Amino acid sequence: MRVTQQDIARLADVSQATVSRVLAGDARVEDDKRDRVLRVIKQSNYRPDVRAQALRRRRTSLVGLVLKRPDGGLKDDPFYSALISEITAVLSKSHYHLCLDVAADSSSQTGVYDELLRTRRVDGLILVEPETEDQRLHKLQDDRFPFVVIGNPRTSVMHSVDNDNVLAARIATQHLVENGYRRIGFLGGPAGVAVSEDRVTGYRMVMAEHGLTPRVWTSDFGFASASAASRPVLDSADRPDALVVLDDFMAMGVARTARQLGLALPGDLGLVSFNDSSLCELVDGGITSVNMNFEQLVQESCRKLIQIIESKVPPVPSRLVIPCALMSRGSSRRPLGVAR
Amino acid sequence: MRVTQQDIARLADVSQATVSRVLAGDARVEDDKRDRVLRVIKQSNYRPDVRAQALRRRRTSLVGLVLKRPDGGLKDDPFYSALISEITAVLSKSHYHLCLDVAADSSSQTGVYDELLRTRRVDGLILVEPETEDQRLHKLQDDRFPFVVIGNPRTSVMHSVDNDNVLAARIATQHLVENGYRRIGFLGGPAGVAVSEDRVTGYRMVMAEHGLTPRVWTSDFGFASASAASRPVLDSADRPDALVVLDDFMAMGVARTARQLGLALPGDLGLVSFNDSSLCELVDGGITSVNMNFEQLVQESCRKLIQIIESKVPPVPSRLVIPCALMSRGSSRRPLGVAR
DNA sequence: CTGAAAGCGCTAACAC
DNA sequence: GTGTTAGCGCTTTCAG
Repeated sequence: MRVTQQDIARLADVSQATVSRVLAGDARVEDDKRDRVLRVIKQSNYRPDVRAQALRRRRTSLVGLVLKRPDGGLKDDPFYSALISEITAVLSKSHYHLCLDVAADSSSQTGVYDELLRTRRVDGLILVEPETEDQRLHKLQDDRFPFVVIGNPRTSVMHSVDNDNVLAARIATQHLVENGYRRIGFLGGPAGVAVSEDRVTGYRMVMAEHGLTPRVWTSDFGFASASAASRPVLDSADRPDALVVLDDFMAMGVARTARQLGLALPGDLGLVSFNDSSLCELVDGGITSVNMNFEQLVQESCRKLIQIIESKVPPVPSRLVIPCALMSRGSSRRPLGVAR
Repeated sequence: MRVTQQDIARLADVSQATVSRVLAGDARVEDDKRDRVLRVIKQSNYRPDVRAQALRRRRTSLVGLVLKRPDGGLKDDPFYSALISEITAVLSKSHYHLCLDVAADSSSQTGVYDELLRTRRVDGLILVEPETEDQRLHKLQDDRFPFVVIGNPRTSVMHSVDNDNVLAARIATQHLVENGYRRIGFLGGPAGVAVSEDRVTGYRMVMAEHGLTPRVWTSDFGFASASAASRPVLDSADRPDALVVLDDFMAMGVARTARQLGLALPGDLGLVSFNDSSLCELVDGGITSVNMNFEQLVQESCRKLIQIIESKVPPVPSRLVIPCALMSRGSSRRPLGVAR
C-alpha cells in the first residue's frame, strides 16, 4: 500500500493533524516537530493523495476545456493548438491541470460540459467560440459554476476575455484599402459565430467609410472548407481583388485555391487574415495577418478563471479586451493605386 | 448543497447502499426498488461525485499526457495536434478523460509525470517520443504504474505501440530512387530521438542496396529549425537532389528554403516526409508523405492503456506495430531517369 | 435481496 | 501548539 499521512505521523511521532498542518504551511507548529515531519516526508517520498484532497477540499485543481471538432477536420487548426498550448503553459505555473475533452457537435459539447460540471470533475471551465444561442452558458450560469468565456458572449453578463474583433477587422480592411485594393471581400465562418460576425462588422464599417461595396461570403472552419468555398468566389468574372479571411487556416485554403486558379498574391489577390500563426510563413512571401495577442488573451482568461474559483464571493462579471496588431507580409503589399 | 446518494436514498425510501448498487448496475436489486431509485435520480438530476468515487475506487478515470514544448515553438506542430485530437477522440468513447500538461524540458517533464503518478491524479500515462535514456520509463516501471509508450522505447520490456519506422523510411527512400533521384539525403531530428534514428536506419539500408552514398543531416524539430538547417545543405555545390525529411512540419521548412533558393519541387529537389498531415496539401503540388496511420496508432495505445489500468493482473508487456503507407504527391514525382 | 457499517486519505473544527 | 474527532460522498464487505 501507498504511504499516507497516517504513516508519516507514526514515523514522526506526531498526530496526523500535525502532518496535515505542516503540509498546509500552518505557522503554529513547533519547529522541531515540523522538522521531524518534513524529514520523514522527504525520506518516505510522500506526496498527498489528490483524490482525498479533492473530496475533502471539494476541489480537484482541474480546469476543463471541451473542443468541438466536427469530424477530425479541425485537428490541424492552429487556433486549437495555440489555445491548448497556451492554456497548459499558463496552468503549469499554477497547481492546476487541464482536463481536455472533445465533442462532435454543439449539443454533445454541451453535454460534456454539463457532465464535467455535475460530476464535479473540474473546478472551472473555459469556453471558446461562444455561439449566439449557446446552451453551455445558460447551464453554467444556472449552476453558478465558475467559468470564463474566451470570445464574445452576446448574451447577459459573465466573465469574458476577448479581442476587439471589430477593430481587428477594421485594421485589416484599412490595410488593404491603403495598399490600393478596392473590390475587397470578406470570407467569414458559419453563421452565429460571434468572432466572425464582429469582424464582418468592422469590415463593413471601413468599406462604408471609403464608399466601397462590401461583399461577404461564409464558409465552414478549416483549410479544406475555405479552399472549396473560395473557388466560386475567385473563379468568377467580378472576383474581388482582395479578401479578408477569418483565420490563417482558412486563408491557407484560399491561397491554395488562388494558386490553382493561377491568381498571384498579392498582384491578383490581396489577402489578410487573423491570428498570425506560423502558417502565415508557409506561403510564398507570407500571409499578412492580425496578431490577436493570443498568449495574453489566454493568460488573462486563466488568471481570471482561477480567481473566480478561489474567491469566496463571486467577483462581478467583467469583460477584458486584449489589443491586436497587424503583421504585414507579402500577401497584401501592393504598390499604391495599381488596383486590378 | 449538492444532491448526494443519501438524498436519493431518502427520497426513494431505500438505503444508500441500494442506490449505489443500482448505479453500479448490480443485478440483485428488486425491480420496483430499482425503478423508484432510477426515477428519483432522474427527477433530482443526480450524478455521482467523481471526487468521492475516485477516493473510494482508487481511480480517477483520468489518463495523463505531458508534452515537452521547449519554447512554445511546437505549438503548431501537427504531430502534437493530431496526437491530442486523436487521444481525446478515442477517450470520449470511454469514461476516461485526458489530463494534459506541458513541460519545458525533459527533466521537468519527468517531474510532471512523477507528480501525476505519485499524487494519484491519473490512472495511467501515455508517453510519446521516448528518448534513448528516458528517466520517465524507469520511474514508471519502478512504481509499476500503468503506462504505454507511443514510439520505440529502446530499453527493457514495456507496453508500446509504434510504427515500423525503418520500413517507413525504406518506402520513402525507395520511392525517391524509383523516381530517378540518386543524391538522396536525409534530414532527421535531434540525436537520441528513436523515431529519427529508426528512419535513418531504413534510409541507409535502401541507399546501400542501390549502391548510393547516404548523407544524413540533423535539425531540431519544427518548421523554423528545419528551414534554417536545410539552408546550407541546399545552398551548396553538391547539394542533394532529394531529401527524406523526418516530418511534414520540418518538410514545410525545407520547402520554404528551397523556394527561397529558387529550387523547384520536384524538378530540382525531390521531397518525401512522414505523417501525411494536412500540411502536405499546403505546398504547390503537395508533399509526398508516408501516412503512419496515426488514428489507429493512438487508438491502440489508448485501448492498451485502459486494458492495463483495468486488469487485475498486469498483462505481459507487448509491442504493437502499426502499418504505414506512402501518399504520393507532387514533391517527388519526376520522370524516370531525368536526375539532375 | 438489502441495510448497517466501515472506511478510502485528507482537512478542519473543536477541545485541551 | 497539538491531538482528537467528525466527516467529504461513495463503494463494499458483512450480517441478516
